Amino acid sequence: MKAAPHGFSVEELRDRCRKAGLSLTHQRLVIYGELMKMGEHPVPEAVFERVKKKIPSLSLATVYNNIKTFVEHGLLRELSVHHGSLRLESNLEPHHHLVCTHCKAIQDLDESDFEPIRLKKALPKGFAVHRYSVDVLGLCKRCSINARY
Amino acid sequence: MKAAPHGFSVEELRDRCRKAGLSLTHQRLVIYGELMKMGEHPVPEAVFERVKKKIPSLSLATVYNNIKTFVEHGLLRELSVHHGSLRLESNLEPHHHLVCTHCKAIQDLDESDFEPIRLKKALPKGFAVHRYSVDVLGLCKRCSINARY
DNA sequence: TTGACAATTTAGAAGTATTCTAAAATAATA
DNA sequence: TATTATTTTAGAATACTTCTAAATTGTCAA
Repeated sequence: MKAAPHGFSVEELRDRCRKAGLSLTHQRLVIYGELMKMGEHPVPEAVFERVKKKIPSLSLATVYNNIKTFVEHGLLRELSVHHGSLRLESNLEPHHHLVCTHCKAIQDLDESDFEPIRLKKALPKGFAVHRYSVDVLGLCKRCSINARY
Repeated sequence: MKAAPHGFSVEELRDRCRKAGLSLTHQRLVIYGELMKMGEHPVPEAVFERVKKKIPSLSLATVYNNIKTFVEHGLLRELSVHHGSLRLESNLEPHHHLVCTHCKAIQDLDESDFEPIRLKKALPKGFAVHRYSVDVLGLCKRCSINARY
């Protein structure tokens, strides 16, 4: 299973960096380009391996730095809001989650609060579905009052 | 924001352990009990802190061991399938995910493949929704052919 | 184009989160 | 209760990520 790669142009990146007040470095350019080519939810280490072939002097810290920068400026997203540490789920009933992307708090939402999830198209042949899990992402009251994110 | 705790009885745990061929240790009992009481998607460290008050000799490794055991035997779930390392998302278009819980592969699903997500009830007051993210969880073709999980 | 300043890169050290190891303690079973 | 398998424990080891400070590179105005 993999995801499709996404196009990008140097001009677009130059533009985005200018708007965000970021320097356009060679490292930044190549890291971004590889990320778009990979497009399959890679881990930082995998990006590092690929970019290192083009820039042998590359440091792993540079990859982490730039990923952070890209995420902060909306050029990239993190797949999961909660990758830092294992989070446990004691509620085994089918349910979904309300997630504050700022304070990372998670509240359960009953499955019965949702209309059934329906697909228009068939899934890839042979995939056995066990369950659907919906994250409602946004800012909780406290976080949306406080700030400017 | 927090989640509701979930009830449990010692008898139920004893039963579940017996069926799974697990010893019912004092540590296991207290860890499980606290987990059910917490019910708010805690990290292992938080469980450790609470159980340590009741069993001062507790080792952090025991908490990790038992969490793993509970997850393997379906007494507990992990909130995110991908907590180990940061996974990146270069596709900024609204979309969802098809996730194989065994091999951890992730495939993008177009938002347009789904009927709109609808809630029956209002969300907590003040929560500002940014987007919905649906994970379709199950086993991909390869993994469901291979095995017995 | 050049010079000055700010931003970025780098290697390695440091900091977390998690797993491993092997000996000691405990639970299950007959 | 004795035997055996399982579990617990402390500390070492590993994996992932961030920090540090010096060297390098990019930007912008002159």
